[in-house]
Amino acid sequence: MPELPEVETVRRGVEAAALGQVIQAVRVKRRDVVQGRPQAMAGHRLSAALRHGKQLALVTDAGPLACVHLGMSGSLCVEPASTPRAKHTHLVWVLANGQELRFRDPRRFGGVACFADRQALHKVRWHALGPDATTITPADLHRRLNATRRVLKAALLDQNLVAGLGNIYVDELLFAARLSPLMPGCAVDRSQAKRLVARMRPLLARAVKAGGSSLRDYVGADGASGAFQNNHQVYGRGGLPCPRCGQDLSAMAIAQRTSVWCGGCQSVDTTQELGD
DNA sequence: CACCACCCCTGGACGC
DNA sequence: TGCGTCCAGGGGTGGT
Repeated sequence: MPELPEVETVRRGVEAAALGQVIQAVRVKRRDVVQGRPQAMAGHRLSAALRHGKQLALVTDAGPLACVHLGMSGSLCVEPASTPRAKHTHLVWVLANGQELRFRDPRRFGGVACFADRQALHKVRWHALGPDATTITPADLHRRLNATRRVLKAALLDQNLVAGLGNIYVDELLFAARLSPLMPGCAVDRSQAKRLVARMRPLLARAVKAGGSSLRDYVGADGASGAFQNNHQVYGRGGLPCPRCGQDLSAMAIAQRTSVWCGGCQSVDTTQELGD
């Protein structure tokens, strides 16, 4: 389940393995996961791999680019052209060095959208996204949360409010910041917003450093698994003891997502006295 | 306008 | 071992 750290891991992998390569050809295996004309990238050099939130843009020096959504089960791999293509490989960029950049997505929740240039990408696709979770400021997060009455969990999952967080990292973040997923966004005060940002940055940085969280089928561009799932404090641990206070962790669906938190140390009462 | 439920899809886990 | 069932969830859409 690629969230920001997983997408960043993939971005770095693509950058290391394919940046500077000329795209000889583009092969579309499944038309319905692709918007626009990826063939426009053929003949051009891959000049940048950009990320905003969970979205990845593969940009050529001539302008044409592909914006990749990994969705739930999507992956990008750079492999020798001689390696048999894995099942559910929907789009292939054939590189001049004998390698192929391959987009695979069994569940097809992801997809690839192609644009003529970065301006079109921003205008059509990235303009509505909130600030990236790695760079959002406490003041901006506070302002954005205060504009919604939705519960905090739902607000933080909204990519238009802040881009990059998914179910795993929202639960981990709320645990680290000792905030209840059920409190209204508009009830988050300035110091709590500051604490969210202060916890979010190192959380995401540590996850990127570990290569992301590998659950089920997520892998980086080099095919390697991440290791951050071993550092999850609450995600997937409903009913088990809280690593901080030992109380059984609560689990219930919030905003259609399984949510796990500690009712003991993630409440308004316990956060009052933290003061950071 | 804000928000929420539903739906898309496949593979892995689990029970029998 | 094999088969059926359930569950995971990002993000778009349509309904309230």
